Amino acid sequence: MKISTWNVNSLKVRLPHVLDWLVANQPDVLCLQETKTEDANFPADVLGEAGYHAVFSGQKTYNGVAILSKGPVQDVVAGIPGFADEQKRVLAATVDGVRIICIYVPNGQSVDSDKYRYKLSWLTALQAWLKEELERYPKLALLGDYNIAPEDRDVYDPEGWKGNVLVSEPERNAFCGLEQLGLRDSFRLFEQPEKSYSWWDYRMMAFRRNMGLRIDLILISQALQCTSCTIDKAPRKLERPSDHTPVVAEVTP
DNA sequence: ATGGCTTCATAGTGAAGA
Repeated sequence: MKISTWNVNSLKVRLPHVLDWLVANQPDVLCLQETKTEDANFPADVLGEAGYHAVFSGQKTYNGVAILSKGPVQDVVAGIPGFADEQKRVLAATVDGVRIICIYVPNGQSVDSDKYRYKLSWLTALQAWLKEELERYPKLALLGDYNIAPEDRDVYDPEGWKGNVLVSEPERNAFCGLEQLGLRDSFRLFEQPEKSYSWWDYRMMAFRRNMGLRIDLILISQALQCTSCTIDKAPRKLERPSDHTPVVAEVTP
């Protein structure tokens, strides 16, 4: 079972890239973040023509998550239960016996901002919910834009970024909390090229200079076997790309 | 250099992203 995640930074703008990528890669599941699309405008028809069911939880301008699946999806849940939040950042569904959870973790803006405090409380609520979710669904994959680079090797300039949002200690501790639930960063289960990243700033020719961060991740529960995880840089080279690339993992349900 | 691009909501700029 091929599962994948991609922060598309506007599904409306990136729909041609997404359709091409689905045709070329044929994932069983693709989780999307930053769709920036209200549910009424979600392009379910054209994705259906491409062979994918879609469930989605979106809003105007910001955020928005979706799960595309070749097979039927069950038990769809939007948001973190019990955590009141206007922002559409979480969508869960069961596909072929695997619990798929699509997340768009808050960016946090800067470590002294209200948005950073929101990010940390959001992560606390996520972890508490996942603990229960793992009991209900031992085979679970948590895919999305984590807005956390787990380690210094996931950062092109660790010294320059030290203490910054996306790499700060409280954020990394929150990430470790997810690992303590038994979730594993699938990318690090395998030998990988050095300086592997999933996001590059649009400015400063950051992609060409490989000034990136690895913040788009697929975490896998221990009951789920994982045989590969790769970052696909190809869509980042296209005209008008998303600033994020897809990440793909192969799991056996 | 707190910018540099890109998107969205707007109708000239501003917010937000990471």
